[in-house]
Amino acid sequence: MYTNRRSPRRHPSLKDVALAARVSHATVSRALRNVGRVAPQTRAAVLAAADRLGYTPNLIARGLKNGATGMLSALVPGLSGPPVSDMMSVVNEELERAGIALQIHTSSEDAERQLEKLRLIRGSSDGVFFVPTSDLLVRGRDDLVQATTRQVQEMGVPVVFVDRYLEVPGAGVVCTDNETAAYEVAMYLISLGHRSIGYLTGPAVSSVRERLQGFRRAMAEAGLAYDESHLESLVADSYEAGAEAALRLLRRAQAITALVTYNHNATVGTVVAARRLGLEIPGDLSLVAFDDVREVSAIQVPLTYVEQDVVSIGRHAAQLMLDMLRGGPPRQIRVQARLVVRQSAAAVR
Amino acid sequence: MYTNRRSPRRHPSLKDVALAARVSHATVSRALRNVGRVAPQTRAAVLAAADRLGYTPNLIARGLKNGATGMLSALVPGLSGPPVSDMMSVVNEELERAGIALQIHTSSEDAERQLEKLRLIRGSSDGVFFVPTSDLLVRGRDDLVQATTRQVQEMGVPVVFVDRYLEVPGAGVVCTDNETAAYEVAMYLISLGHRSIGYLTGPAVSSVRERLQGFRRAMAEAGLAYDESHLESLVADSYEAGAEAALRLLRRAQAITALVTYNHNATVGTVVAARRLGLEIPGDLSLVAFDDVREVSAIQVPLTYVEQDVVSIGRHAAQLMLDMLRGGPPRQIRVQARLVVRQSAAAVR
DNA sequence: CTGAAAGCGCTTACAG
DNA sequence: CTGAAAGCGCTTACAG
Repeated sequence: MYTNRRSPRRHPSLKDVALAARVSHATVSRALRNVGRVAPQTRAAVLAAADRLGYTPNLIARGLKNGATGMLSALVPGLSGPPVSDMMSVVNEELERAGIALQIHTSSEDAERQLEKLRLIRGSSDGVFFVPTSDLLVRGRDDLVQATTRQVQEMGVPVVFVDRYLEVPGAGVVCTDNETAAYEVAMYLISLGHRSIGYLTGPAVSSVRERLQGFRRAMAEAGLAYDESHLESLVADSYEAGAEAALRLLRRAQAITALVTYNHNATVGTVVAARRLGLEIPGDLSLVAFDDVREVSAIQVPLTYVEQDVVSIGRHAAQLMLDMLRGGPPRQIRVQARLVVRQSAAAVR
Repeated sequence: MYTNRRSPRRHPSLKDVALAARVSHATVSRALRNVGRVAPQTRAAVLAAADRLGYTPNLIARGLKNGATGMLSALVPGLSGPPVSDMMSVVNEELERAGIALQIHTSSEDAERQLEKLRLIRGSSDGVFFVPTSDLLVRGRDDLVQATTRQVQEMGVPVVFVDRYLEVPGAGVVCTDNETAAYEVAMYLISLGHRSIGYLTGPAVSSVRERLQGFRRAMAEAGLAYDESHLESLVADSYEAGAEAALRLLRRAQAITALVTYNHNATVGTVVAARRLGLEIPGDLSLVAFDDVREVSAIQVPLTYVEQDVVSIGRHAAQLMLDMLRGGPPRQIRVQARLVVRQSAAAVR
């Protein structure tokens, strides 16, 4: 790491202000935070001195003393990519109001790195928001999942899973009710007369698994023959992989009249594939997506999609964390999504 | 803020390890960090004890002592939105290798909040990466710009501007050579025979201003009559605003055969507008964009675009910060962009 | 090689 | 109302 030497022009400390205001640094501390009994004029003098010196408290030191760092961490797969980054954006805003800074760590979708980060975070955070990596890289590594789970349990500070979760007793969870949302998507397509419905899915993180479950439940309830030939998985999270998966599925199961896509790249990929196969959306193929893809909606066809309530999720996550920091119980919160009906799905013809 | 009470099961400290290993905590400190002279067996005993107790250092305390927090901050307009979030992603990765965590603060494109954040960061960071807000909200608020500039000067820790900058002596800067990039874009279109070229621009942040300058320089050098009627600005950063701006421009200056778009939403908006006007790209209208829009390229037409070297920018930014932390001089680094020629721009017909 | 001590910048009982 | 003192968890000269 870089040198420890302090910057040449040292930032003023409590002591400096105390010296300038001719009082003890304890008094400065009280005056500045407006706690305890401080004479009005003393307070005024302190404030003036602090202002003149451009004093700002050293949060690090305050944190050390308080046994709280005043800082929360988020461990996420990556910095970009909706809807997760939108959720974290809301979390960040909510925290701001409480005067708490959010420190962001990324696992880069690498489960080993994720585990290290978890350990690292431990010593310098009052709590962590956790969006675990998809298991693309964890397949066959149950040990890693186990170790991660154990680490979360032993964090010693509150952990709130956002968007997706691991099964860890004591951890909070805030995410979309994916099972219900997918159930409703399937029911909607069935109500439009579709009988052969394809589904594009991805890595087995909780959200993705639950979506598939909801979809299957709907198919079963509707008494529709549903077999694995209607299912295809993306091998990577790119639109090219989405297009390939869609192509495989549409070529194999030609009876399919509607398709459900589990995420952004599956959706874009499907639009690309449809184009390549000369299929019109929704004329030849109905499409219902999870999450809108604004660019597609703007220039191709307004997507019928599941809108996750990212604002509500972010707020609940922040609030739950604050609760847990005060000793509140970990809760598992499900936020309902909304099916936005536009033009990419139509009645079967 | 939340309560200061320590979590029930306290995290083990150096003292706990010392007690368990039957040595002083100073020795534990040395053994763990592998500095100073420590007897091999003492070291082994300490490591064993630390491991058994699940000790991890309290970075806060270490930071206090070192006079460095081991933490860097980034102040950005928002969490999402390429290419800035990609640049910061790279910065983050680079820092990780140096064992430094990045704390992210957002200004939400609000210049007042940005100023507050700057003050807040001051006490708890060894340095800050700064992506200033666009001035959409600062128009007519020179005082705010001044105050922000002054604040940056008085930070007392290194500041590195990324992607765009304010004029502040002593601050580092890493960004694309926007002037040159835009110049090349214009020259490319001119070489294709275009004479009437439109330009969609945005708020007056440095990057956007420089792009327009480069564009104008090329037009002037080519001896092309260039007047403000070929220019249009987005009133907001949304694709709807982009579409409106493009519509205004294309309706007003019908001689235009090519358009340059300064960012993502201007590009998407242009594609939407062209569609609405029944213009084919590139048949009726050539388009060169700043930054690719993958969705557009995938489903509409592969964009000819300026590719910013986000990896290089991120790396340089991280490296410059590390240099400055060691006392190195602030540098202004320009990274060359690359014109990726694909299909959205063609010879004029 | 190891320990006792001082100190980083703060907060908070405890006296007075 | 205010100050002196202790202590948060660490690191680092300084002795020994």
